[in-house]
Amino acid sequence: MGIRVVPAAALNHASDEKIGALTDIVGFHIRLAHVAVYRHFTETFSDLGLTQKQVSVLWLVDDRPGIAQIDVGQHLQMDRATTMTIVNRLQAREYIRRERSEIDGRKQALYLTDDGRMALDKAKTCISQHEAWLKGRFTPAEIEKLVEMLSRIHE
Amino acid sequence: MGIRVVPAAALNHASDEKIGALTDIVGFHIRLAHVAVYRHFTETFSDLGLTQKQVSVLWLVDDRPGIAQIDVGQHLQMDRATTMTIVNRLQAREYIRRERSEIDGRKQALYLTDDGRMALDKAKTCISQHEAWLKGRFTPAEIEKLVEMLSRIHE
DNA sequence: GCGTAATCGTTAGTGGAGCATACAATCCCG
DNA sequence: CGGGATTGTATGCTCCACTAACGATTACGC
Repeated sequence: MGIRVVPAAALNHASDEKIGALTDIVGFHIRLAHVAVYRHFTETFSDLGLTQKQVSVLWLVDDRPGIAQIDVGQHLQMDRATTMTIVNRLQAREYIRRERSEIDGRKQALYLTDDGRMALDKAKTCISQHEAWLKGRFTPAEIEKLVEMLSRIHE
Repeated sequence: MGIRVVPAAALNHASDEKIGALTDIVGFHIRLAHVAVYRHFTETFSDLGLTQKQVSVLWLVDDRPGIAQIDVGQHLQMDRATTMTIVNRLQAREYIRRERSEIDGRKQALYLTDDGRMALDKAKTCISQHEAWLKGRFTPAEIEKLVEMLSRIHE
């Protein structure tokens, strides 16, 4: 995330040759794919009123009850402030409960409420539909390859 | 992925359709990859002060001078209102010029200013570095496959 | 132990982006 | 010519990401 050695190829590319079409840019396709997925997601979830991030947080807290906010952020690639706003929203809807950690007084331990668990259950069935829509484009082998390649990007 | 201390909850949502870990969700990986790319992008572009969207619009307008806003939005998967705000920002910085289309009075024809063209040139060299950072993870064949699969999602 | 550094949560502010709605101008077609 | 569709615009809302600061707590070095 900090300084990075730029391969010579990139410098050559930048100096002599013009970059071709916008569609040659890998990052461009990732963004478009994300937008398409995001759009379909919000359609599927229009009645639940939950976003990708919010569901991810619910899911994670359900998996690891008592997880601290900082760890939620780390798993979902968010900073502390962003995690705060999302947890705030979920707490306002009484899907999540905050408790001061007994082990480490700096941390908040997060737990799902019963409402939160019900919302997550509904969300998971919606996600099934959403994933089916997405996976329908690929063979199982392709899905595996895609996930593996995407993982290489986000480490 | 760690210890699961909630077999009860797990049994609950196992009832309809069994969804495993969050990391099994393809959409989840797409979002994480997008966040990682977005983050690196903004770092690379911190001094230029341009976002992905803004560069995409500049690029597109340069490729097709006189393009209408509605067509920009269509190519980049944005609605009219969103396109507006981005073009507004670029116009405020005098990177883009609006002209009423002579062919269709409803449309605005968009053109790059000289400043806009210089900014785009700078942006393209930055993108070279950014793409090198991204492509460094893959073989050429993998890149081709990745782009093809992502296109299946957003096309 | 004690003081300093690091960590975590919190608050406040900034900015980009997406969406819905409403309205005016313009075009197209019957 | 007139009604419906298209395009740009304005307004307002939500969400997400980041920064900077602060207090509380913990961890570390001596």
